[in-house]
Amino acid sequence: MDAKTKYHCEARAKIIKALAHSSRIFMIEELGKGERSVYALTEMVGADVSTVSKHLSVLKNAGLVTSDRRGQQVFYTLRVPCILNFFSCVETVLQANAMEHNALVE
Amino acid sequence: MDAKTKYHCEARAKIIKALAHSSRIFMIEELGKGERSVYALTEMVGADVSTVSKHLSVLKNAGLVTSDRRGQQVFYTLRVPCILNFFSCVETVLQANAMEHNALVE
DNA sequence: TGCACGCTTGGTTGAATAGCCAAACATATC
DNA sequence: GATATGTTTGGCTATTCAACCAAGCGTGCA
Repeated sequence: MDAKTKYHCEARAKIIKALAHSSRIFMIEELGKGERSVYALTEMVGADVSTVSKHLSVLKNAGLVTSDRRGQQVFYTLRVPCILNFFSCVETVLQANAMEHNALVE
Repeated sequence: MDAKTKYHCEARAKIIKALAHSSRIFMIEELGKGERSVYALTEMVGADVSTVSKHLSVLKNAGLVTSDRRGQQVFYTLRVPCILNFFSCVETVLQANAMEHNALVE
């Protein structure tokens, strides 16, 4: 693995790390439906506002969402919809795992 | 977020976490070209064999690769090729980030 | 049987991450 | 200006994760 490849893999890892949390996955999917305020997401996720805010900043730093302040509220938007396609691939993995598990049990 | 949704997001997070490391990303891509032995991957990654072996077990536990022992060697194979499509989406994000960065610098 | 090779597992250490609370900040309204 | 609402940031603790070394296991061969 040469230096260029390594750098490239690290750049990709940063983005994937930003996705690697259940709350953030939920938020990404929710934002896929349209923009949401921090307050709205906090209600849905059911964690402390500060926690949700930090999750959002992780997503923002990775370039996955953008934010837009309007009045007192800050609205977040999904910037890269193709992420949603990826989730369907993850779904494939989950189903394959479930099938294998059943096969082993039988 | 109800219990079912939460469980589902956690299941997806487990899989995405397994992808969230530069060495594992590299290995996934390499395995996309065909099966590889642990030794071959170790050479390419340039880390300790034990480290690479542990990375591979993470991928295997997530259901992303399968292993097959033939003689002294263990060959790993990518089980879910759609993962590779996802990397192209990540590429999109990286390019978008780079463009934005350039725009800010200019 | 003993040894070499390829791989995995256990153990330890240091770094990164997630969660909450408290405090600060931004905006709107009175 | 004072206060309320919405959001972010700092600080702390507990947990998770990655890397290496050392030891163990599985297979093939002398």
